[in-house]
Amino acid sequence: MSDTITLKKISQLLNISISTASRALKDHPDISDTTKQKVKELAEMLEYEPNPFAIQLSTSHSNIFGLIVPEVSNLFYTSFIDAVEVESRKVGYTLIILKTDDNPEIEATHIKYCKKQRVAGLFACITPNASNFDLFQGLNKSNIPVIFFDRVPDNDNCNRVCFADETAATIAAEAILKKNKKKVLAVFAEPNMSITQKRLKAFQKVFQQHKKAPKLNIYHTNHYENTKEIIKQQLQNDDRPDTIFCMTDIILLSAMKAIHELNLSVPGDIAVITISNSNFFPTLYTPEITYVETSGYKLGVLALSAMMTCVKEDAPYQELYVDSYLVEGQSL
Amino acid sequence: MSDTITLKKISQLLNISISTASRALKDHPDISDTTKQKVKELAEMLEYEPNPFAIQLSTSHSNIFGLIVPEVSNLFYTSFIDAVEVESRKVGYTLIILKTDDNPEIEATHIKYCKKQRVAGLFACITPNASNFDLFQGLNKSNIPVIFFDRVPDNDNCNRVCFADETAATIAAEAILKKNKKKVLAVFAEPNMSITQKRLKAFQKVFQQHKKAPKLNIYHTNHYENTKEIIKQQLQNDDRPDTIFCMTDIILLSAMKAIHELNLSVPGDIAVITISNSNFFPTLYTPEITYVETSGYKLGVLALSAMMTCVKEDAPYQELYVDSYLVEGQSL
DNA sequence: TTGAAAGCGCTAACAA
DNA sequence: TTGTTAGCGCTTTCAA
Repeated sequence: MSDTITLKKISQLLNISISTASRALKDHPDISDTTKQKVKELAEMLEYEPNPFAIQLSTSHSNIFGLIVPEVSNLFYTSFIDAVEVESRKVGYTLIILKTDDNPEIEATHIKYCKKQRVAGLFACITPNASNFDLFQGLNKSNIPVIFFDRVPDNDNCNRVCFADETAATIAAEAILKKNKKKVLAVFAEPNMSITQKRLKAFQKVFQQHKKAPKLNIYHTNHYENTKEIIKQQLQNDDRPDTIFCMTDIILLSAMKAIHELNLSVPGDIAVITISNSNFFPTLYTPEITYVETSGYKLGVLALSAMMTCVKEDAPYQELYVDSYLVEGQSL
Repeated sequence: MSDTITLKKISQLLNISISTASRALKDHPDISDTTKQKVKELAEMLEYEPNPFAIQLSTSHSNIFGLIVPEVSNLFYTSFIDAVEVESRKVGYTLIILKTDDNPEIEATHIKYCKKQRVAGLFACITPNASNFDLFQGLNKSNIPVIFFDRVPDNDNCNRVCFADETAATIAAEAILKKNKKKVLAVFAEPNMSITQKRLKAFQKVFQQHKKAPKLNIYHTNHYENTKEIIKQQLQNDDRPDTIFCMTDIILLSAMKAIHELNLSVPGDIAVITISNSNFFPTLYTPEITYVETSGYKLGVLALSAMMTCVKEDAPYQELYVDSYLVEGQSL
């Protein structure tokens, strides 16, 4: 392309060397002010844009972050992506987004891909049956920092940002206790995920420490349809629960569908509380659902700041938490 | 990095020249099968990964597409992104996703950024008050093809993929007519958007051409809360509609909220039909909502295929459409 | 304060 | 069938 402006062209026009031009453009102290001025002016005029590939090749340092995520059609992940994207651009990085569909094989492909692309860093939410921790660790060896978010490995030697899951579950449990309920149905996600375990444990603990705690029924679920049916069944018992706790938005959707199909009223027949990643789903219903918010956006901001410390210096492994808080609807 | 495997290293180990190694790896016909084998085996063993920056620098051809989108926390755009991402990877490209928040200034920044990054092509959904068409055209001059999607310029000299909006509205209207309804409330989005105008026109046309068409009330809306209130008011009339048509998912959500708050049953008290970008929202309710699907995913697939023809050859400007179809729930 | 030159890892025209 | 060479656009060390 004869129409691309390069350092070479600029230096020829100005009758100086390429390296001088290069230095001038980045305010190198060695260069005289007059030269700097000349170069900068011409560059401006010609709309010079440094070729990022050349920079990356010679510095062997890219300005691309990888982001591995289970899905992109999910408000939680999109708000996380949103945050990371915005914050990354602020510091001059761009994002490549890879989606796993929770398939460990696809995840493995993505990890390799990021390595191949020499990304400057990687954000990852691992698949539930993650067999790829070694691959992730391999990146660390290539000097590619990895920040795990949301679903993180159960392992100490890695960077993790997640919700204070104990807190979210604790807040929800305490909110329920305050209302003097008799029988609670608590629906959690897959039992083998660490997030589930933490939330479950914290939730149970609150109930155990309370003297007159309501009766507690716990269910685990992993499939949308299945969830609705389980809940429906529970709600049809003679001895049916008066309160339902949902660990996630998706579970909430199933629960509400079950409730509607049985024509139960909220909170009269059944009270509802959920942990949610945004106000979107809880406010979809009438009355609006009481929820503990765990914001994907905040998590994203935190993840990026963790990444930047990794990129800048040789930091020890970090474990960071985002707090959550109760938002009251009229469903409890 | 002494631990990065390069062509140079491979060739040294094998005592051949770099170019021979390079050719062997890409099955160049000039190279003997024995050499090819040797090189490939060693490359495999060493887990050689070609450096993409070097390739891009020497071929001056990147494998990155840019994607400019109003927001990422929106199921329509995410399913579009989803499709483009998956399809792109299949053909060896990656995506950089840029979000405008419908702000023309941010859009301008993004366009420049894509140019600077030398993307191989750009997908763009323009901001409503787009003043940046010239900037987009500038990319064409740099040999960067642009595919506009969803919200596209009113201009002939550009590539466009969008929905056959007339069709979607027509299908919905015809579905309503079939059911012999008496009074229809049709809720459309902002009247100044071209998509609204097209859908409205098509919708009305069907009603006008039908002899015994139901009475038709049309409303425009642009704010969530506002929408719910308008609908609620309509549904409380003595002469209340027996059918409600929603132009978008967001309108559907408001409508359903209104219906629930008034304790009306679907379709007994009020029948519901919507145009929707995915099955997500229509299936959230019981009974499931009948909808005309305009799939973001399909649009993405189409956009990528349009892009690939642009990338491969000097194609004339294309204008492509995705069809829509009726998905029957039990709400009509 | 500036320039020359080597090198990042790869491609491709040309030579052998 | 293979090797040599120049070059992509930039950074950076060393020398002037």
